[in-house]
Parts: sequence; C-alpha cells; structure tokens
Amino acid sequence: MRKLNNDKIKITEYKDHLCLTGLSDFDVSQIFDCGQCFRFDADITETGKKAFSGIAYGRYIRIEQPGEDKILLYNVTETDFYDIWVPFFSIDENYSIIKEDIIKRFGQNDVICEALKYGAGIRILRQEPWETLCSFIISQNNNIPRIKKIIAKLCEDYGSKINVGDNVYYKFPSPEAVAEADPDQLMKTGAGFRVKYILDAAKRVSGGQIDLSGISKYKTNQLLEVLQEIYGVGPKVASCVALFAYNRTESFPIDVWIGRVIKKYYPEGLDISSLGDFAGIAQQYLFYYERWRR
DNA sequence: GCCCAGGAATGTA
DNA sequence: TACATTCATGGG
Repeated sequence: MRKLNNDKIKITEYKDHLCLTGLSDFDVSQIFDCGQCFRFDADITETGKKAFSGIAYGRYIRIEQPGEDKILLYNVTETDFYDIWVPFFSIDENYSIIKEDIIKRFGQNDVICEALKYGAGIRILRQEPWETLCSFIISQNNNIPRIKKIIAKLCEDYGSKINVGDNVYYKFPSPEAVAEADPDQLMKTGAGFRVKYILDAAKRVSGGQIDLSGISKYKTNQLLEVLQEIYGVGPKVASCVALFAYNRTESFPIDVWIGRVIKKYYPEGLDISSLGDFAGIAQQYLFYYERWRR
C-alpha cells in the first residue's frame, strides 16, 4: 500500500472492500447531502447503516460508514483508491487545519462555530470539471431531487453503461456525446430551458474553445471569467465549478440560502475577501447549517 | 426593473 | 389542501 500524508489514517484491505479508520471530519451522509454532488444515492445496509453508491470518474463505488471512525469502500481497486478516491473524497486534506483557520477568520463567537459543529463531517469533493460544469448549469433555479433526476436521465440517454452485478449504471456522458445530441431529444431529460446552455457548454468543450484541463492552472479570478463565457454560466455556477471541480476552496458561491445567511447573521455585510483560502468551505458549512437545521 | 422559461418536489400556512 | 419556493441566467 502506498502512503497517505496523514499517519493517523489506517487502511486495511479485505477481500471485497477497503476499511479506513482514523479519518476524522468525515461523514458520508453530510458529504452527499450538502448539494455538491448529484450522482450518489443513499440506501440502508442490512445492519441499518446508511450507505451511498454511485459513479464518479467513470467508476462505480459503494461507500458505507458503520461507525463515526469506520469507512468501508466497496468495488475499489488499490490503484483507483489512491489515484481517484483519495483526491475525490479529499482524504488527503487535513480538515482540522481548515476548521482552525475558519474559526480564526470568523471569530470564536461567530455563527460559523455552530455551523462547523453541525456539519462537522462535510468535505468538499474534487469532481470532474465537465460533469460539474454540466451539473451546475442544470442546478440553476432547481431543486436537488429534480436535478438528480435530470442528470440521471442525461446519463442513461447519452452515457455508456457500467454493469455491477445485476445492476446497470451509466457514466456521465462525454461533452462530445452531448454536443452531438438532438436538442429535442435533450428536452426529454427534463432540463427544459437549460438545454440550450448545456449544448453551448458541450460544444465549447468538445470543440476546444474551452480547455477544461488547461484552465486548471489559471488563477481563480481568470478561471471564473473563462467559465462565465459559457452561455448560461453566471457567477453562481462558475464559482460552484471552481469550488467543486478545481479545488478552489476560496471560491464562495452565493445562492439564495447563503443570501439568507448573510442577511440574518451578517446584517452589516460579509467581506468575503477577508475569509481566506477556505472561504468556500466555510460557505458549505453555513449552507448546510441553514438548509438542514430544523 | 420585471417577468418568464419548464417542471415538479418540498416547504409552509 | 392551497400556495409559494426552489443551490440563476439571459432575453424580451
């Protein structure tokens, strides 16, 4: 087994899964319920524990968390674990440092401290740029169940199949496959008025006008600018793509929920430029706190 | 500045 | 049960 940069994490190989212990600040439900990823579905194991399964980077994975400090990864090879799933789940990221920095920036008495406790296991996933771009175009003026439904249909209609046992899954379609799609057929995904945006994005990416790999070296401001050249991509969608696909943890998407958070807890306004390199992660804690706290 | 696209799940009264 | 809102954006 290769080494991780965190000695506390212990990895044990079993016949059909990997077991991780010592990984703190990690809650599978919170990670998949905080609205950053639309391709994973929850189910309940025989032992009554929540599990999630889905597709990322063209691969199927099933992840269970039977205890706070126990993560089980199924359908994973050792190579894929290090090359794909460690970065995908930010397993190599030390969230205690991030949380300390956020508290230092916001202050000990700030509402962020409650939010950090409430969503203690949130992690920002590192997702594929094209899938993230397309997904967040679809997410505009939309709710999570419907976003998931539209994306699932898009994958069924234009993505390639993955067989896992008796189940069939679909990869996220390539930009080429979407670019070649008939607009009327694309309407059948339920994406509605967003179809023209998805098509523009697919054509720009497959045609080479936008190089989603190349722009990863851009400074964040420049990255946001380039993304917003795409028809239907504004500041919100661009900053989500920067945060969730390009690991720009300082990128701070402002949606209706965060708008409410600012109005409610920071009536004097919030100076985002003073929030440091992890402003976007702080945003996720605030979003999750305001969205799901009863 | 305001409304609409296209649609349905979810929240709220 | 009604009724508003929903992880926005661009065009008219």
